[in-house]
Amino acid sequence: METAEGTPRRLRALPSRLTNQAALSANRIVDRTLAAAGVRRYHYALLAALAEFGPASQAALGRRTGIDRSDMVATVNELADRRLLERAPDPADRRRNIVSITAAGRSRLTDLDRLVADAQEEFLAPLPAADRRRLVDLLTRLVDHHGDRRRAEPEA
Amino acid sequence: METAEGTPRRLRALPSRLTNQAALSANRIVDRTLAAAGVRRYHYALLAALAEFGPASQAALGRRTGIDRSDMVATVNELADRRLLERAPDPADRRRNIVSITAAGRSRLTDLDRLVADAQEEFLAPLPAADRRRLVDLLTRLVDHHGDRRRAEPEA
DNA sequence: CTCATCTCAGGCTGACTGAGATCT
DNA sequence: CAGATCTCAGTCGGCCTGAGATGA
Repeated sequence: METAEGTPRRLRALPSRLTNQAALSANRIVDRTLAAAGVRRYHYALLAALAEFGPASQAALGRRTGIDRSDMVATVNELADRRLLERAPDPADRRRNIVSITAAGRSRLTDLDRLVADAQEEFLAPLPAADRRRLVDLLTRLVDHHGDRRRAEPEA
Repeated sequence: METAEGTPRRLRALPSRLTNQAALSANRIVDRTLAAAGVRRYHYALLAALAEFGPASQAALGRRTGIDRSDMVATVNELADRRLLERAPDPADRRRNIVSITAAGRSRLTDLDRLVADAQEEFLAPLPAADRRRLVDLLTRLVDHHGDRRRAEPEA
């Protein structure tokens, strides 16, 4: 039987692959943790944006959370069904829905904060505090550089 | 118009989210780069494993690359169609296919190595060499700790 | 019998695109 | 008119499961 197989040298230290593998682990942990509360990452992100910035249009929420306009519709629907947020037409701009968090939503968000913190702890378990800071710093620089933007550079 | 929107505080420095965002950027860059050569990440990983370890069964290749047994079938099919690898029954164990890279596959892999290196450079652009090493080190520790395994811990 | 291997036939989520209706 | 907003419909790749056939 072939049990102890190694990863190819070309792949082993490839930064893009390492980042992706780490993200897979992180997402697995966070998803499992949030699933225990019956929510997904998008739900947490959306509630967080609403709690911190107040009522907003779906387009604005998409910009703040990185959730696509198309997925935003479904995410808002799901949370509205559970009464964790409310959607109402904007009287000042009738194209828009104004989305607001409810009291139940705020309360749920507080619970989720704890779960998310636990998940971070599990994800970062092997790293002491100083290394965690370094990691956050390095990743922040990468993410800032590439921008949340999904569009490519129009340079030609 | 609402152009300059910030990310919620709760999300901004969340390690799991930063890792995921960085992975998104990395994958976008690598995918776009490889797409120019008509291949996907799985193709590169599979060719790399074949070139470095020699002919192997599909199950062994899956263990080395992390490609699922189910996706492996399709990936091998695609590369076999392009004559970048060959699949032959193992005379010693008739359950197995022995997959081998072809000369064309090796040649293509060399081209892809260059593209992948360019993509890493683009991904890591904002980081000087010392920081790149640190990042690889930190991510490696995380990935090693959580294991490539997809199964959860049976501890209870 | 158990176990490994290969294959097919799916599911599911996240990221994303196109297009249309509505409105500024 | 251009441009923003919301919605629906659908694509795609990656990750994953179940189950069957074959064979060690």
